[in-house]
Amino acid sequence: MPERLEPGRIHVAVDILIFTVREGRLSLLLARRKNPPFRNYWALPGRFVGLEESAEAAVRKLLAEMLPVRDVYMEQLYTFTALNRDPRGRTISMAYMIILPWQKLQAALEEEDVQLRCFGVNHDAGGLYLTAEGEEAITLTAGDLAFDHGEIIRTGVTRLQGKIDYTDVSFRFLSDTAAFSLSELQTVFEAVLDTPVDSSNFRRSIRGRYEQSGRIEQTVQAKQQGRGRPAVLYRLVK
Amino acid sequence: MPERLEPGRIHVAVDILIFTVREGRLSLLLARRKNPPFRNYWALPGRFVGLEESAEAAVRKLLAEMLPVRDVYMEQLYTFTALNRDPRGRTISMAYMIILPWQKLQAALEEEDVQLRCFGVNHDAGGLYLTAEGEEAITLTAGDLAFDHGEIIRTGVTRLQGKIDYTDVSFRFLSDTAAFSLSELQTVFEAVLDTPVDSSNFRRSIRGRYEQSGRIEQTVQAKQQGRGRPAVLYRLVK
DNA sequence: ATAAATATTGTCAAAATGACAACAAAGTGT
DNA sequence: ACACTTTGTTGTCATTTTGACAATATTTAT
Repeated sequence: MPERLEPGRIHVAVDILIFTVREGRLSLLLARRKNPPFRNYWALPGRFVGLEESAEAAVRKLLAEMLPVRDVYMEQLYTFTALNRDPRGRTISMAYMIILPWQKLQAALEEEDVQLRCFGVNHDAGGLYLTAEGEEAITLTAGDLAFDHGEIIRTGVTRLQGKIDYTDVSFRFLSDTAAFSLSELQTVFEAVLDTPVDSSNFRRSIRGRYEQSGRIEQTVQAKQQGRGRPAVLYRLVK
Repeated sequence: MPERLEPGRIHVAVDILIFTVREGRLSLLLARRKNPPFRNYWALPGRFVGLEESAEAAVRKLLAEMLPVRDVYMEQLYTFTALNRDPRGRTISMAYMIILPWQKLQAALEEEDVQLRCFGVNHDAGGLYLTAEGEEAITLTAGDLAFDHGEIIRTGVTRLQGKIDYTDVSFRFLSDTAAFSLSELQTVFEAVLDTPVDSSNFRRSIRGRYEQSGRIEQTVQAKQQGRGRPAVLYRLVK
């Protein structure tokens, strides 16, 4: 990747937000940049879009190069086109959101270099910031990240929160959609919204919305290892 | 605009959906293409993005060249990147939605060539189609429109319907946000959703959502020309 | 004056929501 | 064994929201 891009034309890139829920916290995968500009900064994984591929295909390739995963949820987030967002030259970036169960992501990460890390998304009065063990906290408004990736992440987190309770994205965080408990699903909601949820009301609303219509149903097995009472397992239909 | 674009690079364009509500029907501005490809087809107004302008700036320029309007609502819809969407070469299109009160749009159109027309958005079992007086109906799925503009329009209408009742976009259709009646606002909702709305429940919800919080308030004047009882006028605050 | 048109308010049962209490089934520790 | 903790699950109940519709108000048209 050259330090200076071909002048006189607009370059088109994709950047991806890989979301997961890890230990009850919404988290995001960042890559440490090996090359200038922003060398050694944390950044969203990205890639230029080839002449013979759609943006979705570019995202799939980028993903395939990074992690051995398949069948992932993918959604176009927003296209960022500010003039000076890339010091190398004129570049626009199409941001895509990807959701992976932590189990899958973790397994995939172990086979890789340590240039990738999963950061927890934290909320406080000042806004969002990202943390990981042994790393300094990353502010999203203060140029801690490469390019305009702080803005992209803020946009993504807001979108995710906005749509979690009227779409099916929450299920994409589950490691096994054929056997999950409502508590696990509740953990996803609590992590994404960063707020506690009343179990009773939560299961009422989920069952009303999904069980009635047959989108989820109880499985025969109901066992589970752990401390407390075993949970009834559900599966996502179709 | 050349028939063949410079090869070896991706071209970036913006296409705009100018929505309005006209005579109680959601409507959309289309332009008849003067040049190939798709010569004489109806299409969304579009423009290539210059090297020194953001996508928003390109949209504003396109709009300024077409219509003498200012201070319009603008929202990025989606970026379309399919490989063969433009026969001239590799082009991606960033679609933007724009909302204009019919009064403004109509005034602006009268000063223009007849290459621009406002089409009504109609819903039936087969999906969406567009109509205008003296024009054949335009299907959105059957290649009646240039490029992939049918798909873009479907995406836009769906998005607009999806967000009308939890955002403020409905107000953007009003010709005068300093003096409008709740009936006028209701007409906007009915047009966008293409379904009748109960007046009583409608005003209860609008007033609960906006009057309580001070976003709208009654104006002193309450007169109105017309047949029936004059409506109380509201104004959007700030 | 009457009718038609439009705007506005009121009512009321049904449904959804939020805040809790209570109960159930497992493991842990003494 | 027993009490205790942890996790899952169901129940309750007052409040709020919603949907359907009736009733009233104020204007123009005939």
